[in-house]
Amino acid sequence: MRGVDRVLQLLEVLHTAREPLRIGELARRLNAPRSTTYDLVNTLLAAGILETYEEESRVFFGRTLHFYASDYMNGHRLSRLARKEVQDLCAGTGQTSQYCALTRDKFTVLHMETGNAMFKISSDIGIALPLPWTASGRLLVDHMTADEILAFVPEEDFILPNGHRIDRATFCAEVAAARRDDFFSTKGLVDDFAECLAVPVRDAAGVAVGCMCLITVRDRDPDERGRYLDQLHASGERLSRALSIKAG
Amino acid sequence: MRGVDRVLQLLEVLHTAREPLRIGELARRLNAPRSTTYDLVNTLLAAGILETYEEESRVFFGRTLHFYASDYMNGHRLSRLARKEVQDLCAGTGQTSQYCALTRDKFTVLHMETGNAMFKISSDIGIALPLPWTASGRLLVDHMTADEILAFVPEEDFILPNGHRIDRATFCAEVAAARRDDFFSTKGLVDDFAECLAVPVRDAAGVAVGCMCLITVRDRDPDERGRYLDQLHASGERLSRALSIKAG
DNA sequence: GACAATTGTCCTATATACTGGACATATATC
DNA sequence: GATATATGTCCAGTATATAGGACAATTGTC
Repeated sequence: MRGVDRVLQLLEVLHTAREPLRIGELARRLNAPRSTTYDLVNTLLAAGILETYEEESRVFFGRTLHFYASDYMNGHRLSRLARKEVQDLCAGTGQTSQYCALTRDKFTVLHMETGNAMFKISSDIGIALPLPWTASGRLLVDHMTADEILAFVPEEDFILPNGHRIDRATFCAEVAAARRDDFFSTKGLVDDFAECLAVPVRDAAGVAVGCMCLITVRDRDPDERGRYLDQLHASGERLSRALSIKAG
Repeated sequence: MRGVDRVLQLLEVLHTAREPLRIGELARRLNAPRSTTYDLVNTLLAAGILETYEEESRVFFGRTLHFYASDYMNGHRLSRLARKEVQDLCAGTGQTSQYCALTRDKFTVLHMETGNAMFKISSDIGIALPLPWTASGRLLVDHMTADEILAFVPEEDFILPNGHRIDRATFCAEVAAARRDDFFSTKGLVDDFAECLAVPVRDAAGVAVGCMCLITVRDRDPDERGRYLDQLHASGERLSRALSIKAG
């Protein structure tokens, strides 16, 4: 197999593991010969793409990736604006705020600012989650027909972490509601005591390229929830406008 | 040439360019065959390591790198602590604050928070600069002997952006002073009107693994400068202590 | 202290990834 | 509209990168 593909696999394995791995373990998870793995890892270490951790015995992502990601943020206008909106929304509400988007057929958090409230964070930046698990998941596919949605979302993704299965027709109806309201919220999906509020960021064609989310405690005082919602909508609309200006 | 090495070169070329490039231009700068370049770029695009920019005609860093860098920050304790110190120092002083370290034989900024003052930022995250251009550059080599320093710093790095050449003996004397004072400052090196204050972050062996820096206007009110310095030193010492605890 | 499992390095043969060129389109220049 | 330059795709031969195993050194376990 090609070295480049092996490297890309290797990085994905580390991302999924979310912690430093020993090289032997890496080779096992990659189904790659140990000699090849050593060769590639040493090349990546020399480039700073990987670094050794914990007494040199394990490897994980390195400083060079931090540099490249900084370039990405400088060059990618929407991502930069979204990060600022997430920071401002968190500062304005004190609640955990996120910007999310599709990665292939999954939901991923791109930016997150953690608020005062102490939730167990179930989603981390870049971790792929099934679309039906999240409020944003409804908005992110709301440009598709019901058939397209069911073809797009893998069968097994309709099963929640708790084992309960979401009905496919129900999901499609929720997507339609999300499109109608430019908004969707879920209670107790990520966390029993959390409500997740999501609004879309739409491109000039009206497709939701991302979502602004706010995570707060369930059954909060309606006035306060209303204020949060206003700020959230304003945030999403600013980003949608910025996106259209760029396109137009 | 090996695909993996080509990919690493390709990423470095984009990092140096600091803007999206056309594929043809990429191939030229890499001295790589166009067919190979197309192949690699398409592979990297599919993986999200690269993305297309500006009407699909150019490529630059992609979202996946942002994810991996987020993993790096989660896993790398010192980098995470340093980022927080930079944020706090900037918040506490209102001045541009940085955490810097060696990358091979060059100076690089790892974290930066821009203050109120409007300097033209000459250094960006991950951009390699000659050590003699910076205050931190003195501290980062202060565990070396004069001979080691002169062997370590490339000849041409002693020439400043304005063309003036720094005397090598003077530089070594400045390094010695930096070691003695646990501090170094430069005036007008990056910017005519800026003073750069730097303190070391030392590991258990006393080697400066990084520097906290504060960039401020020259000839500032001595009291204010003194307050900045106190905060800067406190920051550096907290990081040094955190590093020793980890090691010890 | 013997045993087992892992780490890191080195080697050779062969499958294959890379090169270099040709080609059709597209885009810019005069 | 003719010329020049760039883009994106495809192909076949060969240089070479990868697989796979052997080896010594290290580490952990009972």
